[in-house]
Amino acid sequence: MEEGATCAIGTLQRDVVRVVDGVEIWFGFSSNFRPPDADECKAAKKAAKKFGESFSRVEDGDEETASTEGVFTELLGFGVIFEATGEFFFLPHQKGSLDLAHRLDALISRCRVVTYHAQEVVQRALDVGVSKVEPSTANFVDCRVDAWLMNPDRAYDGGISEVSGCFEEVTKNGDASWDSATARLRADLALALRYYQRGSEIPRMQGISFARIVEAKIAVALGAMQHRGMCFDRHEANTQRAAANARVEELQNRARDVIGGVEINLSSAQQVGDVLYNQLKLPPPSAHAMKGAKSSHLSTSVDVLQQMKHPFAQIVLDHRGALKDRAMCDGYDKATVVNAEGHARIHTRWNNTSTATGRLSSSAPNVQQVGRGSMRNCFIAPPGRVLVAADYSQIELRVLAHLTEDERLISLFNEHSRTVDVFCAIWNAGRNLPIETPTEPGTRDIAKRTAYGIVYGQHATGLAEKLNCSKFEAQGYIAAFHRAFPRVQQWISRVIQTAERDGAVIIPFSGRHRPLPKIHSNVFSERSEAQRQAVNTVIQGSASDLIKTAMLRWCEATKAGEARAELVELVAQIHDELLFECEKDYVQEAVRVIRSCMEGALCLSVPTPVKISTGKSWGELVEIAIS
DNA sequence: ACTCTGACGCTAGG
DNA sequence: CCTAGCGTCAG
Repeated sequence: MEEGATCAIGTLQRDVVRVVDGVEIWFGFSSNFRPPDADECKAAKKAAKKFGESFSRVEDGDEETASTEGVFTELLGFGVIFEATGEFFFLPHQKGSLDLAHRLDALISRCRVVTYHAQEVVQRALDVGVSKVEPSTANFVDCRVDAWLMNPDRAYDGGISEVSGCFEEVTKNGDASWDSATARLRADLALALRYYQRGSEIPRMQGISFARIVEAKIAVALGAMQHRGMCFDRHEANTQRAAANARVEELQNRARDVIGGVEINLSSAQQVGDVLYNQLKLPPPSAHAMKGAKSSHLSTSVDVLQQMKHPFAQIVLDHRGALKDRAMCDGYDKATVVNAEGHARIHTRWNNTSTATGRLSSSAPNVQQVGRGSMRNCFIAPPGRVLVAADYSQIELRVLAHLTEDERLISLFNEHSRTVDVFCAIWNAGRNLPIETPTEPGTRDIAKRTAYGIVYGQHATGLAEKLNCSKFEAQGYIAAFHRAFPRVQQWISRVIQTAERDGAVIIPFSGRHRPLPKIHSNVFSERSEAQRQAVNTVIQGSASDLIKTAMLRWCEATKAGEARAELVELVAQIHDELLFECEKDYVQEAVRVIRSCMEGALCLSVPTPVKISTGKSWGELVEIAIS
């Protein structure tokens, strides 16, 4: 192929349901570049159930042991269309053959690659043996990213769904033929190429062109993360699952005893509410237990149940926790893949087009919401390595300080944050006390919640709910914050004004924008929602720009040899935290590079320090001293 | 009797 | 405010 040529690349895969005994059931082809999500897994299982006897035989067996081993996708090959000739090629994937890897490597390193899911192309390419794909050298154009940049609120569409929509029909009928599958892939790629050639409306939109480049690079980095996955301790997960299961049963029994022998479904908010409010006649502990006008039932959420201080309420809470733990263990364990070295790994999907603010999200399974408790012990480093976590501290507040240019907030982070607790300092500042004044217990939490409430655009009512105090008190806290940091309020008004003027907000660092048409709504609630979104989007979006920049700096640093890619690898991003897998003896050196990439990511008027901790598992990380 | 769907409730993360 | 995911329940 010509140097600098343009081609569209996509994958073709087969969705398979595997049941025990190694029986596999073919379910359908897909050309949409990704493993199935939870819904698709469900659908696949249903299809499989209808399909074969072998499946139902297993289903009839003991539920505990004879569950399906999950749905997975098998890569069949890659489709390629060259822009110049319009020719379509299918490059089949044969295990053990390096031919495909060489071809892909050549395409990716020499061509401009048009696709509509860069992560998946990169992930599969690496899976198949391409040695590396680097954000700074790979030249990807991702239609999905482009569509998202234009309208981040709409779940990705971009026109491709016209095609994949038809495709769903085919798989549903369960009779997809090879010919129709390749034809579909070809159509997908041709469509992507047409979008590319038309150039969409993107180049004409101010400021977006920079974000396009950044996001395309991020997508490549995410592909590498997906390929790598995270090491998972299945044994630990099984132990925890068993423990959670025992807890569920025990709590069910206790619940029955407490409410006089009646069997109820503890995970039904309806039935729980009935017992609490009608049978036990407990009064709703506070005003907001009355819930929204929509629901006829009273709330049974954590804060309400906690305040009741009734044994049954506590049982319900514990039961919910145990159920959640059990479901989590199941979910993560099912998502596990055992690799060639015999390590169980989880290859999450890193979505770069599913939030309106610019954050990433993670799914199938979601590793960004693993509980802070024991579940994190299941995420481990492989032998000889440790996990290294690098956390920004109070990143959104620092971004707020930078954006608002509030002198006092800035000086708090510049001069005091190393010596005093930031939230205590905020509390003191609101009361005109010296920064170092010792604070009453509980006030730190109030200051923290107030500060984050402001970041979220929360009003007194919402804050009062969170703090479980009166609206009047909440108003006082908010007022104190604004008195101490007057530029914050001014900045908020400015953001809302420009949003009203433009019908959209712009995130200053990347230039990404978010249209907010409802800012002009005649309905008060819609208008104020849009105002809150305007404020929050700029802050949350800026924070996500910061960590994305850090991630790309990390990729650059490893490419430049500042850190050795074979000794330390980025495995996860949790909004303000990067998680690495690192060779034991290499931690000190790696940490230096990590720190410099993250702390120097963007030039703010306040420092953005990172906290580093390491450990054998994600659940037992210990902070390491600054060297 | 069974299956699917969409709305809602709750909780995990930030 | 931004998410993903599990669960119930009515139609």
